Amino acid sequence: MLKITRKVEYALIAVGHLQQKEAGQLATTKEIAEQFGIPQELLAKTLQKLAREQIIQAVKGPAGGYRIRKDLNTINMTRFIEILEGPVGLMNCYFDTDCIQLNTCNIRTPINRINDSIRSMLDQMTLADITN
Amino acid sequence: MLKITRKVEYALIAVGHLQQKEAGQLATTKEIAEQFGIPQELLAKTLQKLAREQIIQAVKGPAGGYRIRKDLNTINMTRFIEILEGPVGLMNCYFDTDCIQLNTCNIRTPINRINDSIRSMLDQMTLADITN
DNA sequence: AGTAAATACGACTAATTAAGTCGTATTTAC
DNA sequence: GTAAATACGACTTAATTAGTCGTATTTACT
Repeated sequence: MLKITRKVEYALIAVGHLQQKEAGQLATTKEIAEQFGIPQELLAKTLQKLAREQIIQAVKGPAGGYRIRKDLNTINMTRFIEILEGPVGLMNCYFDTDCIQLNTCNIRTPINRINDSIRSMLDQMTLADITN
Repeated sequence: MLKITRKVEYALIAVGHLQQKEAGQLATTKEIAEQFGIPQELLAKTLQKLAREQIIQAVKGPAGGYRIRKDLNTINMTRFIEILEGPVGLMNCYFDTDCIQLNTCNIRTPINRINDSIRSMLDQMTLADITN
């Protein structure tokens, strides 16, 4: 419970690695996967998502790879996690409105308060904070 | 991701319900399960855990049930969640020390910082805050 | 032009975790 | 003695997460 998934974990490791590179230098999926011992295919799909969202830049072809695209200070953790995993919320009713128990549920409001606390914490935390 | 489980959800609902009762009054699993539309057996096991940890008090036999035992202000959410789900941590390496990637892992420290933030947030939140 | 090495991506399978059920025992008011 | 409650481990099912595979596309290099 309250765990982040491997996708996020791998993505953070990869971004941290990309950040170590000289400006403009590329790193390949293979390189990262081998260095950190993570499954290449899974990492690949993860990086593809980040590329689609313009967090990193993909270069195709041999001698291709990825590099950091945006200032990591501008990307907060809520955004980052939601790119990879979808909505961040303690319970689905934070997003869904079709819970059958809505009427009788006596804990919705307080749960939402916790949620907001966690989200705002993640909002204030940037990728740069994590990977530095 | 970052979800709490049904067990915790049901437990919160139940505690909230117990709190509504007049001091000393009992509520049965059946009553709570029916009122909130949750599976009785699952709720039962959940309440049993809370009873074992002295959060609530169980009374056996017909006309039995549960009542609140402790001042809800004295029970924080970290404790409550960990009674029901075990350790709260974003990643297992917060608790386990046998991760193969420990040496190469470049994100352990920052992840632990996030963890600590979440834990301390949950530490400062009591059951009374939630169920009131 | 051909090849090889990289990204892109959907479909599939496996593994893990969460959710729910069942059977049986124990306690106790009536 | 019976019925209604808690106690609890074992089991099954469902859902989610993790990982794999096949195939397409791009492009540097020869």
